[in-house]
Amino acid sequence: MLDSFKTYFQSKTNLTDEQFHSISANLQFKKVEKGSILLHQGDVCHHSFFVSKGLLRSYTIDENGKEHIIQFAPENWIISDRSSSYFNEPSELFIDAIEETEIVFIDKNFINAVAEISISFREQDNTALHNHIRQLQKRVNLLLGATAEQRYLDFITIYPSLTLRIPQWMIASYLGITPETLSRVRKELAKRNFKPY
Amino acid sequence: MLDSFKTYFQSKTNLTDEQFHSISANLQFKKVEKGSILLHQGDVCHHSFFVSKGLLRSYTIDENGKEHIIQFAPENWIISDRSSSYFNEPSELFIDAIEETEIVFIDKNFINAVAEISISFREQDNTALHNHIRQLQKRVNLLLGATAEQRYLDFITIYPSLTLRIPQWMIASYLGITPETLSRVRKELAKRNFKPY
DNA sequence: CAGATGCATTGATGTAGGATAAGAAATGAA
DNA sequence: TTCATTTCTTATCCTACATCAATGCATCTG
Repeated sequence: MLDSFKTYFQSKTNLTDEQFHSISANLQFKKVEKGSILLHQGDVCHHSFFVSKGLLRSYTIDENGKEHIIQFAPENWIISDRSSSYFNEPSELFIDAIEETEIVFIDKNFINAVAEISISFREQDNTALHNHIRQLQKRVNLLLGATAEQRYLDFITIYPSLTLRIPQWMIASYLGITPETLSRVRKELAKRNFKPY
Repeated sequence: MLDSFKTYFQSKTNLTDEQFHSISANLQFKKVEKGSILLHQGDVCHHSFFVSKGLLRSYTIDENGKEHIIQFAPENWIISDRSSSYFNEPSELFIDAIEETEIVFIDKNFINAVAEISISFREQDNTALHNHIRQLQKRVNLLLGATAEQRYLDFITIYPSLTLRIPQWMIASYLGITPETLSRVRKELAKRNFKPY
């Protein structure tokens, strides 16, 4: 469980094995079952979650009780509510497990400790923030203009592996359409003999 | 022109007047007329634009020739394509002037020089990134679920002053609806005796 | 001043996608 | 295996919003 995290992490920093081991000494791990909720809307987010195996998602629930999926996090991804943890404010988001998943809990102490000793970590973190912005901006752009079909096509080209793992109703929720509409879009694509793989 | 920038800037850093003056020595200023384009889609973004007077906007143009407005920047705002300038990639965005506006051109040399000498600047920049993410995430959420009316109401509560300055068709473009629909939404609100101010 | 030009409104009509309901298929538990 | 639950599909109807087109106003401009 720690292994994949270590690999991931060392690729982003220039820490020696010794440094890594001393810092990671009090990291927490957990295997959670499908459906477990890791962050509740309204709570302040105190951790980032590194997925070493499995699949997490973040989502909101609006006034009408509808879910809107913000992000998926499969293996080797980190998911969190950066706004909440950075500003110490209650989160808008839920984070839960779509599959049984193995998680490394990364808290601020860990982050600060690493930032302290590794310049390249700080740079990587900055890069990650910029990537996040880029990805969100692209999504805003899609939501402003694209049809259901265009959004779905975009999704399966960006996340081909996820397309098979995630239930369709969740993909629909991510795209901002109903499961029924997604089903129709897929049918239409099949009719036009579209081959995703 | 430099004054408002200096005020803005010193509020975010702890630079002395001397430091500021030496660093800002080769900053560029420009007054541009309404409609001037500061960044073209496809070009790499080399500056951030500080608005000391007037109003800028960033937007994309999709395959069908439709504009989608990403952001507005009135007085004392900075606008830019951070992704493009950070990753040195061609920008998706146009940036142009909605009104005649006075701009301070902030280039990387300036940023680097300040980051070099001011910790609080680096912190502020990091905070700005997090704010940007928060704002984008909120917008994604609105676009995923809210009706035209809800989006408009959200807009006028967040940007009451802009509501009066920006032509309605631009607000519509920001909200992802047509000008006609916005006009009907406004009519409907008026009928229900809604008072924005 | 007359005629452009740009923006907002209004009306008529079209359509993508939502709501609802029901059945089929897949998954999973006993 | 069987029964139950969840997911996916299909069909019908409906609504929010788009599209198209006409008109009304301001503001420019020669």
